[in-house]
Amino acid sequence: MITKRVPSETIGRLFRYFRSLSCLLREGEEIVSSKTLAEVCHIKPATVRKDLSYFGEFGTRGVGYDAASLVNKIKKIIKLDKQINVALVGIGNIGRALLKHSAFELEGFKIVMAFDNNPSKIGDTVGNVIIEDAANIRERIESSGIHLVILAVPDYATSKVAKVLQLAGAKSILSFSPCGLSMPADIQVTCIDLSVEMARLVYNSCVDYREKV
Amino acid sequence: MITKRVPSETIGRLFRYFRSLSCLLREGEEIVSSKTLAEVCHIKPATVRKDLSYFGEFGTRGVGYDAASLVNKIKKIIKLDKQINVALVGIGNIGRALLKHSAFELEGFKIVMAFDNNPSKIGDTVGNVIIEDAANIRERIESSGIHLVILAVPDYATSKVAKVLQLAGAKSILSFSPCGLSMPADIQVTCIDLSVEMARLVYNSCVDYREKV
DNA sequence: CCTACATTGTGATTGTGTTCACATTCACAT
DNA sequence: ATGTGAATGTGAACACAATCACAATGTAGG
Repeated sequence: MITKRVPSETIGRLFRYFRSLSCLLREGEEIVSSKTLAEVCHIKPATVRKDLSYFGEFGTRGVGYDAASLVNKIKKIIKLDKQINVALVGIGNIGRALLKHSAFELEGFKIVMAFDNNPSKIGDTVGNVIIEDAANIRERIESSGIHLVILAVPDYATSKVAKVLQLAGAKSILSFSPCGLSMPADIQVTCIDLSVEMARLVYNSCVDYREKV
Repeated sequence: MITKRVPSETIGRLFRYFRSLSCLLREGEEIVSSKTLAEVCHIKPATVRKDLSYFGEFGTRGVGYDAASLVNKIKKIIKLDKQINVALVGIGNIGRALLKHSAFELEGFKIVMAFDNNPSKIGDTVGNVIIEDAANIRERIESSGIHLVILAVPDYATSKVAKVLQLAGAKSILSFSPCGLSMPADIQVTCIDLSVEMARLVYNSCVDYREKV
């Protein structure tokens, strides 16, 4: 087994396949072709097949894919066959929004801990979790089986919290602050930077009178 | 002037340069080199130079870039020299978080309208804007100079709202729902899909024992 | 069993973005 | 005015991702 490199984009799409397949299953589809799946996801059939081919041969030529078994295979591949335990740091507006966003749980992600350093918030229950004191982050995360930490604290606090998370042995961080975190290579960091996305949109909508050559 | 294609990633980085430069300026730096800027942004100097080179020659060889003038040039390029007017649809948890996130304004984005269809919310003031009836989206957006619409409504409602926005002539949409929107080519759409990002992080942190060849 | 047809799986190709490496240019000291 | 050092700007090379196009392989029907 040669484990050729898998494009990182492929993983993102795999999740979207997983989501679409679950939906198709619910609607009673038993067999799906790469064409169908591609249409639902707004991409090309060849991309679907290539993506899946990195992990094996899941289809039947001339027929398509068995939806139920494919969805399970994908689940395994992207490690969503087990619940993913998430810790949330920072119960501001965004943090609260995340805690109340029940859809995550349906997709395999469960926020099992939440932290804030504001005494007036500690002890409160939001969604289904009790807000704990941020001072305990390290010991709490070290012990429990947390797969992923979401960082939703003010910009100025991110790097300090990130340091603590690193010490606590966190493996992945999803942050909502502009990505100034310089983390060691063995820790995965993704930043959601809305300003960057907005700037891109604005630029494109101004310029996309593209190359009328 | 040949308008060579500019990589879309470049635009995103341009915004980060803008941000970092503003910061360096505040700290009193007057001249920055591609090296400095690259360090701050955690990328390579060559990338910085290449990115800038798509738009002209802004530096002085042997010296570097004049921070103040570069920041202005970038501002113009990414159209942030004027305020960007943003409309927000959906005042749930995320919408509220965005309205209260004052940092956007510092970066040139201003949420000037907000809509919801819940009568109990209409008329309320959140942040600095009054929540309007979603029924008026079309006429309100058609008339005013909105550059960008943020869609923060429940998944099931997105495509319906998107249709309305399209009719209203919106040019760009930033959505928080998994991206099932198929929009005509002349409208820019970006989706923030946290589940996809989380899935990617989890996958990478499991697999990144990469190719120890 | 053989033919017609549908759809997969994939090597080859194209396209796009990043990085290298070096010639060019400027500031400054002598 | 000339040489030295520093940093830019960029064509070329590389790396990675998307797409094509077709051989391989299945089903179904006579």
